[in-house]
Amino acid sequence: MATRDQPLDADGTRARRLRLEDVAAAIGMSPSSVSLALSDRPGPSEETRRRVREAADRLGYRPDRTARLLARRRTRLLGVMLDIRSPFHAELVEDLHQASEGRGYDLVLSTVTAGRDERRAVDALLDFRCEAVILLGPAVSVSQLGALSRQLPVVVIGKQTGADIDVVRAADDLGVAQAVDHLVGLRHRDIAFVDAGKGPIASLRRRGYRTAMRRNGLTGSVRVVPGGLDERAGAQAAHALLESPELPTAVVAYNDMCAVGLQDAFSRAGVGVPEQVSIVGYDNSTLARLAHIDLTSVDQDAEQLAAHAVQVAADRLENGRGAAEEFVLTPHLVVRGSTGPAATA
Amino acid sequence: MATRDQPLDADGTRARRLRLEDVAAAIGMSPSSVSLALSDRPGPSEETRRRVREAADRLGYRPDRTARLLARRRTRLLGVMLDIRSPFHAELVEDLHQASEGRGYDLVLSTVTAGRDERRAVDALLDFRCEAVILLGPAVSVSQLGALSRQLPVVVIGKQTGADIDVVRAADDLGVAQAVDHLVGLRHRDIAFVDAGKGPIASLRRRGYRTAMRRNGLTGSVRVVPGGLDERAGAQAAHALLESPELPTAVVAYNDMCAVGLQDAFSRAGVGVPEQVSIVGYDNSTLARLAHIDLTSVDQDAEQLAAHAVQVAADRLENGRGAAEEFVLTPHLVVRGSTGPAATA
DNA sequence: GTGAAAGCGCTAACAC
DNA sequence: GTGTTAGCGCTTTCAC
Repeated sequence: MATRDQPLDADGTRARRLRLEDVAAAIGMSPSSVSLALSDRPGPSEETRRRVREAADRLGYRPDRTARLLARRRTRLLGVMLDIRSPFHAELVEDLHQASEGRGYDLVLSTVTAGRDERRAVDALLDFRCEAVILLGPAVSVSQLGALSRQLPVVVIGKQTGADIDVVRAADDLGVAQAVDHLVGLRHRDIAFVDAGKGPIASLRRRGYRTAMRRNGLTGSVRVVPGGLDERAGAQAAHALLESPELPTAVVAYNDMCAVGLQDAFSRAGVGVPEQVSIVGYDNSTLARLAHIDLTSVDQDAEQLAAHAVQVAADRLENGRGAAEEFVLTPHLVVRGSTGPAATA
Repeated sequence: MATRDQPLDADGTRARRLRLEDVAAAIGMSPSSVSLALSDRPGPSEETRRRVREAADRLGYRPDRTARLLARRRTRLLGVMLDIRSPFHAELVEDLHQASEGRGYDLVLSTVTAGRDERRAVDALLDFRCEAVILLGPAVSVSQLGALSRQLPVVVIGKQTGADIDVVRAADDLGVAQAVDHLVGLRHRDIAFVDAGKGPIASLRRRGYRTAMRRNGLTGSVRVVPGGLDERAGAQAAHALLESPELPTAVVAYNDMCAVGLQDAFSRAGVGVPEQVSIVGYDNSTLARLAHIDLTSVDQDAEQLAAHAVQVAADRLENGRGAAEEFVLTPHLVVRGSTGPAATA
């Protein structure tokens, strides 16, 4: 917080904001010299710099970003569109802050909510004169993405887009494969997968499951159960499994919510987790980390995703256009208490 | 998304941004007339307005907010400091968007994270030239709050501050009282409260519990168990209760996380919820709403908190200063499956 | 090494 | 009803 007191005028109104000119006047220099000194650019002597810094500090001067942006060609602002309800996005934003800071960019956040669709969220970013936008798991159409990317660099985090746009995402198929391999290592053979329909992410995860099962010589045990994104769907899948002729010894769920639903439904049915059934989630969300849920889960490595996204955006800004690229990072499994050795039948 | 294609120049670089002047030139008017027409202010004739709008649309003109803000006295920007990891803050932000839109203000979001303390978050808001800031559950010192409020109107949502600053919060004591009354209505008499130390919020909730118990003639059954903010703390409290001579028939927890910890520890110990022990949480967070958690919880009414906060900020901005006020809203209980009739001993 | 002057794109008085 | 002019606070040539 600007700890320096900004005194009120005698009449109780707030004092006028300090301008560059005021700082300059205070040390008998011209605004241009002060400007150069404050932005650490060549010109002013060491002695001048020192005096400028001292005066600016003493007076509590804060440059007016609005004016600065208007005068400069660049705003060094990166727009981030997110869903503020998503814990995963929250994590990404944290890491984006860190990454952008390192490269000298500031972030502007704009969230999608019930009454505020992606279009409006992005428009807000554009209004702030962001130089590039980073979209977290956008749902917009390919054509809209294309139109947007004609205005400024666009980086999508989290999913393939189908548009000619930079993408940074985790290899979901490999993530699921790690889950399967982990379970196989625990001597599980009867491993089911709880699905979430036909989205691009779901397809990728399902494919990863099938491939990993085949690679482990378990093609005969492949079992894909319809599920969904939330715990209700997970609970339904659990009931379907409970009613099937034979319970699998392990289940890989589409995501953590779904896994929690499974976990709960099994517990209520008296099926021990992980004693009778091991469960793996996906996202390594805060939910998975709750001590009493304690879910083994696949982590997408938000930190790396964020770092890459900023890197790509900055590169586009600094080195110009080029063919769109896709960066696919390898996720890693976080083992917790929901998985254990297969019950020796 | 600005659907209009912003064509690239022949050399592949992006086209220069359109200025007000370009729109004016297109219809042979002066920039000032166009400016007035676009901001819907008196002056231009109806016919002129129409032509201006048409031309602006056709050309895909977007006013440069940076320049606008510099020229105008006002930015109409409200800064919001939040913790992006908090589901409650997420809800507030949604509602703040809605409320501010209604009053013609835009929001700038700035989150506190591990590597970004409150000071930096607020500084970022100041840099954007917000006219007022709304702080969600800030932890800053009274003196810092005071210094900040000398620069611009400050509204705090969620807790008393001790500083001379506008506060909008829920009546935590009444919230807990509702929980107790609900339990009493279910014939519970032995109702414990799981605490969270000495913060201002914790004190208020604890006091609400004590008062409500007394009012219901249950002073003799008052039992305050040390707990905390997370589910680990809740689990510990549960173990303490399990080891006590007699288990209460109901427990009011400091918050939802804590309640979930209790819930889980009881389940694991074979104590049925709500058959043997009813549990009430606080916050009505998404966690409480999960079907398998299904926690009765106190809702702080984020929508009203948000609406009030924006109202207060706008009033300060539009009608000037005055004595700081505290708005205390009444929360309400959301009954779910974690509470039921007291077991008839 | 430093200062003067011309903008950045917009709004707001004031003149017509 | 419309145009002209002068800034908003900063950066940035370009002289000195």
